[in-house]
Amino acid sequence: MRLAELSRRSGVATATIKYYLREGLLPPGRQVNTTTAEYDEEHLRRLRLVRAMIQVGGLPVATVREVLGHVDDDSLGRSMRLGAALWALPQVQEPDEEDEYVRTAQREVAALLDRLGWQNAKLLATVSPAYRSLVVAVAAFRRLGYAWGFELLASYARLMHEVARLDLDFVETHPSEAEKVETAVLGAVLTEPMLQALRRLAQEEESTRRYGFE
Amino acid sequence: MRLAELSRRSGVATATIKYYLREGLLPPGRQVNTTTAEYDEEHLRRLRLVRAMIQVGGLPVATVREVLGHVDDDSLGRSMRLGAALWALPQVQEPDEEDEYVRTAQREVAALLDRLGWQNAKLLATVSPAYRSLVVAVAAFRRLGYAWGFELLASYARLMHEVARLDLDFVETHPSEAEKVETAVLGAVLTEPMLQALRRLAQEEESTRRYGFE
DNA sequence: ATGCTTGGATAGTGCCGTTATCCAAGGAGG
DNA sequence: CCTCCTTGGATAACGGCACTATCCAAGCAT
Repeated sequence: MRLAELSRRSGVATATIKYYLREGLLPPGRQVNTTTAEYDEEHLRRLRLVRAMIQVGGLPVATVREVLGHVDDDSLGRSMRLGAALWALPQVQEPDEEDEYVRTAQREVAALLDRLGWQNAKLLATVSPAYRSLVVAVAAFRRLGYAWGFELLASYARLMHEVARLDLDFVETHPSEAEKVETAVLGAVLTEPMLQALRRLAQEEESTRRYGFE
Repeated sequence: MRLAELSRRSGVATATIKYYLREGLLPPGRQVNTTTAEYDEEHLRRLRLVRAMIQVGGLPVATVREVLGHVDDDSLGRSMRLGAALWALPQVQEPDEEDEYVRTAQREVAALLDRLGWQNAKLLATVSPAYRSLVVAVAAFRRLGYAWGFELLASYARLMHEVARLDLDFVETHPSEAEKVETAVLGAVLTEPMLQALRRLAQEEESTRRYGFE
């Protein structure tokens, strides 16, 4: 399959595919001669994956490259590869340690992990981007003067733990080792907008149940 | 309070504040004379809200303007105002009705709403952006060849319904009517990254519980 | 009066994802 | 063999977005 066909079957413009090749999101095709390169089904699959991450998941190109780099890294074992790929995701803004709201949020999150008994997460706290994201989000809330109780945060966390269990159960149903990492990453990226949509729908449903349509 | 002070107290550069004023994210100050405008605490609060939506929530400026327009729209009742504001959020890409995956996803989502008994959501389906987002996300998954079972989707939906109940409970604890709309919108925007972070943390916790650190 | 500050208008910057333009080298048809 | 079309690769251009810097005239303080 040549570039033109890859473009036709994927619905992505040739110029864009060339761009992805340049950016290293797509491995180069098998060079037949100076002016011809041959692509296969694996390229098509990878291209669709890239598009999904960018369009549906909204990830920037640089992040996609990084994530795929981890997914393809054969020097790591599966669980490390998965962890590395997931950690590349979040596009974190570093929390400002000077900010008093940030420091308060850090204490609050630490207390939360204790309460929930998430011992492993606590060990990972200093390095995990998810931990930092959480701190930033909590701090933003506090900065705006919203003081929801600790219990609310814990309730959200418990629900998301349920979600995470579903996530991992699903990954386990996938037989191939190679696919598992990809599945997990894709799951993390694509299910986020899905969960968000489900939440909004549920809000609409619950809101009309409580207050009607007026 | 003048522009310079507003900038100092919010940590936002004056040039940026001017930009927000121009874009209509911030109401103009009280014009004292040709070269002086006076801002108050309400401006500061609004500015912080805008910043949180943009920085933490990651919303584009145009969306923020639209959302705030609905929040401020006195011609609507509370619940309509809230609904309008929430519907302005999602930055939806329209699903392509021609695409077979999209049509399959539509049937699947409809079946899901039936199964869950979300009758109200079903009525809103044709107009709700959340519904369309969900269809797009499900279609993207199917297009990549992932065929998770219907039950998994339903489980996620039930969990997000729990989340939505927490969301609305929290809004109800807020006394002021005026604040309720703002709280709900802010909640929708700011808790999204928070939930996302909680989910990733939970994944890390659950993953190390199941597979250890290797 | 004079020098500094203010708000407003306008233009410029940097980044990012994408797309258009060129070009030389093949390959296909006569 | 010659011509014409297509190919892939390099490079430049584009459009959108969130800011940011520059000017400017009008006030205020000293």
